Amino acid sequence: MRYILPLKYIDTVARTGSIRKAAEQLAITSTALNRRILSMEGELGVQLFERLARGVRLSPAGELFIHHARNQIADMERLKSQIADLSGVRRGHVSIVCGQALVPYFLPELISSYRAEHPAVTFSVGICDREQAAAALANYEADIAVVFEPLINPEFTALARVQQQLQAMMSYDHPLANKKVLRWSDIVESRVAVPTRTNGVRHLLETASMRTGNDLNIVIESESFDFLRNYVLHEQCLSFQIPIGLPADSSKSDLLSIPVEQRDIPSGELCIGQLRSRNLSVASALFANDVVKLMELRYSENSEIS
Amino acid sequence: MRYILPLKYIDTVARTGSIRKAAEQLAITSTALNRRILSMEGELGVQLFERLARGVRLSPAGELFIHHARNQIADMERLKSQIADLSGVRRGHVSIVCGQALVPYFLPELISSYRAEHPAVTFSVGICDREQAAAALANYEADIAVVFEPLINPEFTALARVQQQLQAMMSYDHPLANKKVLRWSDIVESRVAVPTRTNGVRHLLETASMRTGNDLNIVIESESFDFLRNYVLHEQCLSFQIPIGLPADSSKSDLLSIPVEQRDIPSGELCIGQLRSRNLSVASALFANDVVKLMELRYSENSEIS
DNA sequence: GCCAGTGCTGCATAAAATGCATCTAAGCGA
DNA sequence: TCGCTTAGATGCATTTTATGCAGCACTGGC
Repeated sequence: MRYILPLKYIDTVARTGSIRKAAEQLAITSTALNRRILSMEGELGVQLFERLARGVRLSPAGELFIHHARNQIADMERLKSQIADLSGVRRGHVSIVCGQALVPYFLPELISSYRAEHPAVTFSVGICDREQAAAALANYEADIAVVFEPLINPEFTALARVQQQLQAMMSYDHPLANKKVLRWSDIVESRVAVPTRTNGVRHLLETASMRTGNDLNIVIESESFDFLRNYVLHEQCLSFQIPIGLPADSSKSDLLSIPVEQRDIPSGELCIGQLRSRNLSVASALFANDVVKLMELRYSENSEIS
Repeated sequence: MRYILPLKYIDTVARTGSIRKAAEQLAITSTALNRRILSMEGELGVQLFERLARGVRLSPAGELFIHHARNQIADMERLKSQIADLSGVRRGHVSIVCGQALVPYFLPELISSYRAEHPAVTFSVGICDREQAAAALANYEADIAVVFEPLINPEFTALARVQQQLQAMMSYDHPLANKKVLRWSDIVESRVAVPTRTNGVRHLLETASMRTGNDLNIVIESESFDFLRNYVLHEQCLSFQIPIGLPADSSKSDLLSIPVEQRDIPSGELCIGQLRSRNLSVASALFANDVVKLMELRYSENSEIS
C-alpha cells in the first residue's frame, strides 16, 4: 500500500535507530528517507526524532507517533485480511511469540491443524522469555503472546489464563521415580537442572526457595528446555516442565514426569494475551480463539491432576 | 497531513456518492480523484465502489475500507491532539450530537466551563433524534452522543447511563398545579403537547399509552421542545420534559414541572455513548469524562425525586 | 430520442520524490 | 590535540508521479 509507506519508513527508522541503516533496509537512499522524515516533521510541526551524533532516537512526540503508525500499519493488515475474506479466501499472517513450553507439542499441533483449514494463512513463531514477549507485543512485532507466568503489565490484556502445575522430569531409574507426587523436600535433596532466571518455571522455583530458605542443588542451568531435557536422560537429576510442554500421552515419553505438590509450589499461570486496545486481524483473532479453546479444554478444570 | 489525503478523498467520495461532486468539494478535478480511486483499487485488488449510472456506491469491500479510513483519520486527529498536548496547549475539537433536552441548560453550562479551562478546544454540537445520533457516530461525524432512550445497537458503547423520570410541564394556573406527583389518569384527562415520534420522551408516552389502552389527548405535536414549552405558556395543557432539560433551580422557571409517577411511566435512560472500539481524542475523552461526572453527580442516586 | 450527468482515458504539464555529490557536525582513538 | 569515521542535512539534475484539460462512452429520465 503506497499510502502507508511513509509510516513504514518512519517505523523502520525508529527500529534501526539510524536513517542510513533504515534506508538500506528499505532499498532507497538515505537522502530520500531523510527528506521524508523532515517533511513529515514539518507537517506535524514537531520533531519526531532527536538527532544524535550516532543516529537518531525517538522524541516524546515520536513515541506517540510511532505508536500511531504501528497501529495503522497493523490495521491495514487487518483490513486486507478482511477484504480477502470477502472474496472467500482466508488469507493473512499470524505472528506469535511464546515461551519454550509451547514449542514441543502444543503450537506445532495447533498451527498445523489451523493451516489444514486455512492454507493461505502463514505464521511466524518467536521463542522468547516473558520480558521479550511483552516487548514484542508493544512493538507490534507480534500479534499474540503465549507465556507462562507473564509479567504484570497494564498494556496487555489476557484472552485466557489456565493453571499449570509444575512437573518434575526424570529418567525412569531415578530414586524418586515411584512417587505419585513430589514434595519440596524431595526436590531440595535431589540434583536439579533448571532454566535461567528469565523463565517462568525458574521463577516458581526461586519463589519456593525464597519462601522456605532451602537452596536448590543446581547442577545445570540452561536457557534451553530442550537441552535440560536431554541432560536428564544422561545424569540422574530432576528437571522441570509444565503440562503444556509435555506430550499428551505421557507413556510415549522417554522421561518420567511427576507433578510437584501444589502446597509446596503453587501452580503458575499460562496466559495468552495481546496488546490492549489493539484489533487483531481476522486470521490472528481466529487463531487466538483456537488457542484459547484448546488451552481451556485441556487445562481449565483439572489442572491439578497431571 | 499529506499521507492521510487518499483516505480523505475516498471518504468524501463515499459521503457524496459521486466522484465529480467529491472532487468539487475537495477542490481538485474529477480526473485526479478518479485516478486516485482507480489506483487505490488497483493496489487493493478489489473494487471499492460500484459504478452506477448516477454516481458510485460503496461495494462490500468499500464498506470495510471506509470504516478503516475513517478510523485512521480520527486516529490522526487524536494523535495531533496528543502531540499538541506535549507542547503544553490542550488543543482539539469535540464533536457532539445530542437530544433537545441537553440544549437549554446542561450542555451550554458544561461546555462553557470546560472551555474556561481549555480555551483552545473547540466544539460542534448537533441536535438530532436518536436514530440520527446513531448514524452520526457510525459515520464518524460525531465523537460523542448524549441521547435519551437510545436505540439498542451493538456498534455503540455507553460511557454512562442515568435514569430520568418524566416531568410534566404546565403553567402555574393549570388545574393539576397543586399535585406533587402526576398519575397516568391525570395525563389522559388533560390536553397534552408532545414531541414527535422520533423522540425518546414521546416513546415513553406511547409505551404507556399502548400498555393501558388510553389514548392521549394530543393537541399539539412538534419536533421542537422549545416550541412546546412556549406553547404551554399560552394554552392550559401539559407538555413533558426530562430533568436534565429543566433548570437546576426550578423556582426560576416560568413553568411548573411535576414528576410523573414511575409506576405509570417508568424512568427512561439518558445515555452518553461513543462508537465502540473507537479511541477518542484527548479533548473528547476529557470532555466525555466531564459529562459523565456531572450526569452521575446530578442524577445517579436520587433520580426519582424531581 | 434527446439530454444531462456519470465515470473513464490520452496527452501535455506541473509537482513531487529520488539519487548523486557534497557539506557540516560530533564522537572516537592515537 | 588532530585526524578519521560516521552521522544527518542540502543543492541540483533526473526520474517518477500526480494533475488538469479535452473529449469519449455509457446510462437513466423526460
